[in-house]
Amino acid sequence: MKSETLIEKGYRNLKKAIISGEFCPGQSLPQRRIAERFGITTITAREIFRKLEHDGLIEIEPKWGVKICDLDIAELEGRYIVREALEGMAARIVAKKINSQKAEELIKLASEVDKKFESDRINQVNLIKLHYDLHMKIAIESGCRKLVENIERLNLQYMFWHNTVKVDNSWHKKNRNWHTRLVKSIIEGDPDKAEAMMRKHVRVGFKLEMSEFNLTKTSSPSVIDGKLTEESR
Amino acid sequence: MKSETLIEKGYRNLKKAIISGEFCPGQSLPQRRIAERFGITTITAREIFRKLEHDGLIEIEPKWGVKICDLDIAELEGRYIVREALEGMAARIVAKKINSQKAEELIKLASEVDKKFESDRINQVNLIKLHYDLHMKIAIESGCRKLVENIERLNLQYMFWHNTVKVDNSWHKKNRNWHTRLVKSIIEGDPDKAEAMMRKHVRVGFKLEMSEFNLTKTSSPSVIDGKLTEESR
DNA sequence: TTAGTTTATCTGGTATACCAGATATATTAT
DNA sequence: ATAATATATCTGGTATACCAGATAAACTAA
Repeated sequence: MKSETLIEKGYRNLKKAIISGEFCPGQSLPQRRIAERFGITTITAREIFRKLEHDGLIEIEPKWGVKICDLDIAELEGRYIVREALEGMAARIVAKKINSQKAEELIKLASEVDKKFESDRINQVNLIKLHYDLHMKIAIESGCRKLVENIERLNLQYMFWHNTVKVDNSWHKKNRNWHTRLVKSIIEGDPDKAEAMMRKHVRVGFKLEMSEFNLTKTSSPSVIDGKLTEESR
Repeated sequence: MKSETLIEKGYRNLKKAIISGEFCPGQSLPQRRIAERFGITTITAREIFRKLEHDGLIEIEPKWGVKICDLDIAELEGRYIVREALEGMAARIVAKKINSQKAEELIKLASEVDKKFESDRINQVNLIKLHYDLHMKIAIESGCRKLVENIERLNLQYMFWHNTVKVDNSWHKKNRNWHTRLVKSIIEGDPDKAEAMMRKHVRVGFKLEMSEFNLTKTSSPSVIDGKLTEESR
């Protein structure tokens, strides 16, 4: 049981705060302010920033500072393209090595997700977490650590984006049992089909999110340019 | 013309040193020693380490220190799987938007690579650089920044690995005009075929490297466990 | 009043110093 | 000689302090 370093602890906390949507996209994160808030010093904050940059949640510009990622359409699409490639590959690998027990676990999780999407329009947090769990379980079953790491990053970025920009997921209702169908195609054991299905899943998700995005983005801009001028708390 | 920060400069230099094979896989990089060598302080060295960790060239273990990545077969295969997925996706996108001018540039570069592989068995550095340029040009033509970033990282990791573990590329002779054929399949404009070809290119490359790896790895182990005990310079 | 200039106050970047833990070395007791 | 203990010396982690540049505020001169 080794003690956690200040960097790791602060990283956990700030990461959670960012993903949960506490900061606006584009918002500036002065190192002294962050240090003060978490009871650490600037040097510790700087190392935390480096880790969050790796996660694709903030951007560090030398001689300028740190700001929460503010994704334009092109950037967001780029991340979805990477996600499509990697999650597709994960689905392919899982399809090749699936067994009946894992298949059952996946089906169970997928049906939970689909059920939540139909019933629960209030508690978005639980739903998003469950959806994240499903995608991560598929990734993990691939057995490829690098795939898991990358896919986790991309899904956390999605959660962050979802918590800062969008709020509505009603378009899911048009795709009943979407995730169950996805998982079924994986556990059938045909790698090509599994990969194609996962790719489609990611791609269609992006397009639907986009149409949603265009609506909410214009009605309530949450972007702040330049440095923060007033207190954030 | 803005001045470069010490972190950026040191990052460039240390990155180049690592990729060029100056350090052994598994070798420890004490922050004070690195700081002394580059004429910086430990705090600057630590930030450089964070960036190199992001590049997949070193590993930072809290409370322990930094060491050059020492990839076992499973880890190496994982990176190749990611590379296969991403470069395959890049080839797909390029195939969809290729024009005659870009096609000509790609063919020219590919033929240079193939020619080098046949003729030049002395100057490996130039060859590897040219091979890197080809893969990067394909990635860049995809127009997707995230793909470019990830593919660049993976190819630099490959160069690092190549410069530290392997030395011989003679197996390329068995695949005459390999890269030219790859590029041709891309510029034909069939996305499915382009992606399949690029995937095969990466996958076969990995397997051939592996058989080579097994030979050289056993005959000359270059791994150092634990901390560095004697001077490195 | 307004334009120009100085001054105060932010920001990130970085050197110094010190702490705590781990490891190796020396020393002492048996 | 060997085992146990103490000590010196590594290591990474982190707080403090200060510098330089950029920006904003205030003041002065027209």
